[in-house]
Amino acid sequence: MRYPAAETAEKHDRIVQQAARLFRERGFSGVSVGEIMKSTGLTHGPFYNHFASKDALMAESLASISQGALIALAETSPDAKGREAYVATYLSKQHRDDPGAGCPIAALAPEIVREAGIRGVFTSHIRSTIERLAAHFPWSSKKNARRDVILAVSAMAGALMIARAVDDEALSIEILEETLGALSKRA
Amino acid sequence: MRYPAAETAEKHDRIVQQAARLFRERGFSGVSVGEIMKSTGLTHGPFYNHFASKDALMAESLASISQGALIALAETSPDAKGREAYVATYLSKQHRDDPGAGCPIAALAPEIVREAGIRGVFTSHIRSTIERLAAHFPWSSKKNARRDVILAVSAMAGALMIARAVDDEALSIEILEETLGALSKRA
DNA sequence: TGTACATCAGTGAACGCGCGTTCACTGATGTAC
DNA sequence: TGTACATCAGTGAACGCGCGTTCACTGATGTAC
Repeated sequence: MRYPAAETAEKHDRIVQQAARLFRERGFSGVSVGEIMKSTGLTHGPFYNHFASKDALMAESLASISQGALIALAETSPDAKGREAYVATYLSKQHRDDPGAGCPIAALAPEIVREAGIRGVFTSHIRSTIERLAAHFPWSSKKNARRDVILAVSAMAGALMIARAVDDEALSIEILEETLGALSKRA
Repeated sequence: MRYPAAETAEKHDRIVQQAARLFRERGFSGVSVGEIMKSTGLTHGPFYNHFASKDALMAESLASISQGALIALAETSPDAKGREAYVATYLSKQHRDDPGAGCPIAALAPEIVREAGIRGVFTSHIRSTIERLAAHFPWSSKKNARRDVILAVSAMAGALMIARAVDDEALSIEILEETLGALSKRA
């Protein structure tokens, strides 16, 4: 049956949000269309009333994640203290233990290599993240800002990914804390 | 029919090597047992004469990759020049374009988070890599060696992963080169 | 050293399962008049 | 403003497909005597 237009738009959005969480938790190929629909309280059938394919949903949910991350960045204090807090939050135990609400780079990058349809969205996310980080926070010098940012982004994403995969709590915490320490001392 | 024992052992090894390459190229879940067997010239049936399950092969191939990486490290010159070359090789275009022969961290870590059976093998790899890098090369100071190494490993794995996922050749190269530059200037 | 037989890696069909996607159908909503 | 009807998000069964794994069977190898 037909539903009110507002309700339909809200459902579309709910599918995107659920997908954004599930994809980051278990990877694109680790989550089925049926499971995403179930998590929004619907059956799998109407999925194709909202999206052309699973690939299209992947692209849309990644774009939504990127937008959220850039807004969060814009809301932090644009000084050395804000930068410090930004990195510390990224390398926190909470972020490590909640990938579904966290950074898409650490959670999805290796899978994105093989998904031609969403590499463009990911590339925009990386480009925007580097540009805005370089402009938003103070770095060692204007000339070196981009290099400083690229090192920080690489190290943060790498450390978070390794800290999640490792089986030993002490080693996992050490990787997060030492990366934070090294990036702080450096800047 | 029965085959010579030497041939059997050699086939077992070939399956592990092919799996190690394919898993890094396309992820654990992106490669089927049948495909691995086909790449060694066999049908999929005898797979279970060699391995208890796909999980068991994943663990064995990851262990084999780890061993190879540690041997390669041991063979580099144990001085500042050797360290420079080690990082430059890791962050090279060749490494970026040949994941099948490259670092398992950048290629597989996010998937390993969800594969309970191989997190132990991965953890050993990380622990050994950190320890041996700290002992093998000179770092800013004995006290800071572990921190320096953890930053370097995190940044290298992160940069390689991002450089592979990104759709834009200039940006990809910039990420590799600036990470290399930042890590070199720092040490 | 020769012979008889147990071993076991191979073949290839088959299994149950979950996947992405399609489809005929339903019925309240929104719109043309 | 009221009425008739086209729209379209929903349902749930069904599709073809590839997956990991199992199995009955084959026949040269390796071994016990």
